[in-house]
Amino acid sequence: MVETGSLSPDEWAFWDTWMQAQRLLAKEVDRILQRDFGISKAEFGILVKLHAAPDGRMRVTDLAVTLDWEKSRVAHQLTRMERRGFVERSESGAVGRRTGIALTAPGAELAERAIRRHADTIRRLAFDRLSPEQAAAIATWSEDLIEHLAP
Amino acid sequence: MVETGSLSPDEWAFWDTWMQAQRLLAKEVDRILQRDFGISKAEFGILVKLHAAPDGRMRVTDLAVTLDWEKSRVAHQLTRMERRGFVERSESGAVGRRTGIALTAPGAELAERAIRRHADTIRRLAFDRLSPEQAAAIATWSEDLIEHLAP
DNA sequence: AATGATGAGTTGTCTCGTCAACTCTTGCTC
DNA sequence: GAGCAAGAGTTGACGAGACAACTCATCATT
Repeated sequence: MVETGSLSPDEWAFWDTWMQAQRLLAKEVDRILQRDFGISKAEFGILVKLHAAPDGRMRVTDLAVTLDWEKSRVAHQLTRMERRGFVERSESGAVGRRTGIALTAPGAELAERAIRRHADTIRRLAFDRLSPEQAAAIATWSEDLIEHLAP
Repeated sequence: MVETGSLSPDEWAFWDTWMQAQRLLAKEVDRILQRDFGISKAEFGILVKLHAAPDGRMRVTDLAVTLDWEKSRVAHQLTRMERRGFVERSESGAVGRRTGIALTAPGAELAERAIRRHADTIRRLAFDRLSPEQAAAIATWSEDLIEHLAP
């Protein structure tokens, strides 16, 4: 790899600003979820995926893939959410095979409210401050980067 | 707060893409630091700040503020980095007051190499793929967001 | 039908980050 | 100058995530 070893002050400033914005944004999103619903971003991620599943039911591995998480992280998270009564692990298929994760009624209700609020938050923080041209520019860059870095 | 409760599919797609790009970018940056220098992003953060300090010396509280970390997180991190021989806590001022954190010689050397490589990584992943319009869009949005969210 | 390979899910362990409690210093006020 | 409030730094306990080892089911092969 070539070692240029330097960025201009402007470039550093741009990078720092960008990173700080991301950090603040993530923090704010977390804060809202925590304040309004008492859940973490990780819990929210599970709720969203299960809510979006066609039959409201997913396997641990599928969750891990779509969330880009470790399988064990999903298992641990589900254990905690099961304790809180948001999800249910059911025996689908053979005995002892607890494949098939589903939202409980309170979990589904929570998911809907949290997703609605999340949409508001995104609109307020992102879209309200973004012109269509800016959004297009960012989208292009995002797609380009994903293409080069995606596993 | 108004409850509009919905984003268009396009808006959701934009948001998901953007978030994924950010996630992949952060992951790649971490991976390079870990692979080439065996350090985490957190360790890198400390190295950068100490390296940039005018007299190469900072207090715990200052580090916590500039990094936007908990004070205790800084203390824990410094304990780990002290064990690894990257930083030194010295008694400056009164006895028992270990204010004044500084890089050791190996720590400073590591900081310089890691920062150079980091600059390369950023150039490769971000600037090389970013048109002026895209950069401008991101910069504008970032600044706007920081202004509204900064503590 | 027994064997072995693959894959799903779980569990234990270790590291990291947060929160709250604590110690010690500094500096103010009476 | 004694007392006390504010601030600096540390520590311990707990929750979360990464990684590796494990159990059990499924399925192909013989």
